Amino acid sequence: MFSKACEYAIKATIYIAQQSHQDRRVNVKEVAKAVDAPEAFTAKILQQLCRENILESNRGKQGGFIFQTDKQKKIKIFDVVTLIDGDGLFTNCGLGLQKCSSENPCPVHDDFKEVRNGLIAMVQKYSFYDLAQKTESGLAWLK
Amino acid sequence: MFSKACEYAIKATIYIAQQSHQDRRVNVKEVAKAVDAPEAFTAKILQQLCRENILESNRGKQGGFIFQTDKQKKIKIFDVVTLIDGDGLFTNCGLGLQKCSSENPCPVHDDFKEVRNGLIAMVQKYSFYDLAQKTESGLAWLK
DNA sequence: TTTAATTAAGATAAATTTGTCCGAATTAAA
DNA sequence: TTTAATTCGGACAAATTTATCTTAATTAAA
Repeated sequence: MFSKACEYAIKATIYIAQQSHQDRRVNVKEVAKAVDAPEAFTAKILQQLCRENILESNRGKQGGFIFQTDKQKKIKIFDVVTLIDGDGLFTNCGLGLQKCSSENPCPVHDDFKEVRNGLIAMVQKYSFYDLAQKTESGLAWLK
Repeated sequence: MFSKACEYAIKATIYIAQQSHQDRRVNVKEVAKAVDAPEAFTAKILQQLCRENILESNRGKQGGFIFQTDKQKKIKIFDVVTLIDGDGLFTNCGLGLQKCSSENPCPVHDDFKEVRNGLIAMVQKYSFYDLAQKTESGLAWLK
């Protein structure tokens, strides 16, 4: 469904959101451990999330990553998926037809659309603030 | 969602089902053209579908692939996806947690489960016989 | 019997995704 | 001011997926 990079991105973003609630900057090593992801690869992904202004980073001693609370409330899984994997999952034909539409539908067009709408609803349902709270309060886990 | 190989497999299988309704064996070249897939890659995929007893093949002049009608009625997209991509899409955690469950849920556990159930329902809804008929009657297209 | 058309199987290649390594830049603290 | 901890950026490497090529086996038709 999502790429590995995207899975790591979502979990890492939730973890950083959570730590930011306590004003803790966290470094790559800690994030990677917390979400059970390879460290160097995680570093690359966090870089990307910073470049796209989702997270903020600080170099040097006591540096690390933070996720501003006001941004946490606006940003959803949808945004991270789109950023890392592109929007293909939300827009492409389920069978890969180049020009699939109601005029030229693939054999599962309508049913697939329904599934996809469910998926889109899911990734737009929760903000990272919500997800971090859920995790903080022990209702969900990142590994 | 599905791998390229899986998309090609589904479309090819529908096409062959359709032609089998008229007792026509079809060769790789024709199948690949009909579903807009690379020929040699399609050949590999059809081989796999034969090995797993979904399709039947005959070598030599006038050879090609067929999909027995009684099998068409039993086999669904689900079976082809499972065969080509494995069952990860239907069973793995959406965020990649190794041991995601209601006791140790990821932050989107319940919502993801719902989406996934919709997906499973979709791939189990139609048999290849149904899909071929839909395509034959001009209600759907393979490219 | 020969030939042409076909699939089977294995090797190879290209592209993409996943993952690592290293040196440079930055920054807080000692 | 020096040092240690950190991110950044680029190059590299490994694994997987996508795709091709080549040779052998098979088979119907000429």
